[in-house]
Amino acid sequence: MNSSRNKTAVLIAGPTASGKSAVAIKVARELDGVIINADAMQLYAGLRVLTSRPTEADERATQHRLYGTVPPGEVWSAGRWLAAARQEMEAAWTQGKVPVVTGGTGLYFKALEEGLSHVPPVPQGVRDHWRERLKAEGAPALHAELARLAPEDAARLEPGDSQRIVRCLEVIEATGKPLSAHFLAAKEASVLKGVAVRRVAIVPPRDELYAVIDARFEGMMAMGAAKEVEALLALRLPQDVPVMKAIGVKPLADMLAGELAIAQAVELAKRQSRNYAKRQMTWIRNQMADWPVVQKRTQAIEVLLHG
RNA sequence: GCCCAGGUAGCUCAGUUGGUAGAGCAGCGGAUUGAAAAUCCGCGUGUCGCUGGUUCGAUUCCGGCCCUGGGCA
Repeated sequence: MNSSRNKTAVLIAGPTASGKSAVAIKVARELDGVIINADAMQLYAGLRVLTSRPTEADERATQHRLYGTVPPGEVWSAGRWLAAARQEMEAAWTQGKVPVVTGGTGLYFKALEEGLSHVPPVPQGVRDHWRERLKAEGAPALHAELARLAPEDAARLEPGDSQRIVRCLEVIEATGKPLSAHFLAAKEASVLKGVAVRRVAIVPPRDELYAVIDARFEGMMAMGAAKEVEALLALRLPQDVPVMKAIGVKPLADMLAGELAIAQAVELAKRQSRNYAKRQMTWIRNQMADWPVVQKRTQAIEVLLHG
């Protein structure tokens, strides 16, 4: 019908292993949709098994975007993802299709729904400089420095929150203004402005989810997760690049190096995955408080197609 | 059977020269504006193996018993 006037988007959130991908495929088939990834790790090429990316068969059967499209050595960000996702969504609408944005990265959904404040990019040299100082001096020292340069930024942050402290310092050096000053300016308009949005968060009962996570990791091992890590290590990427922080990389790398028994590595990876799921659920409960929440995939499909 | 070392939080352990105990991890809650699978913050009652005794008071000292390692037979 008049699809150019009635733009629709579907958003599917949920912790890892909650079954988002399966729901996305089902919904995309029903609505003639294009699945767009909103997961910070599934963006990168190289760890299909370990990051639980859709299978090649799934990707062939249904249109998938932004899955494994970024070279593993690159560093993407929420802003970069948002720009790419926006393009993919516009492209889908142009073709009369429905974007089905699916993933576990809460910050990406926030950026999608609320937009980001415009902050000019920080030059690599500036980033490197502050990261070195972080290594040398520790987060509390940089927090103290931030308190001198931008008290309003420092007040919002814990002295140990190294990542955000460094971000604030970078932004000041690169733009001459504190991050909080940039926040005062208007955010760019949300991609979803004027769009009919259907959304759902899938949050299974915790015990069930944890059991699925544990079982899933066993499956990953059977599907060659260790080989994936071996191949990733062979690329000799910098340790602090995002892919290297994917859950399971460190334990399996230690196992391959002979520093960790296989059972310990598996146990560690499962636990980290459970810890991650818990953080995601905290995000959904508090940051996505206005989203419809369901426990099961079937309910999610129901909400999205008929709710 | 004897000797030694242990039995303290879900796990690994610390500690109390006698005044009923605390770390790490797990777990739970929370924060989250361009590395977010990241980065942080908060939350510690548990018959201190069981049982007698000494003591105003025992998880702590003494006896017995049970269990787990290791050694000797």
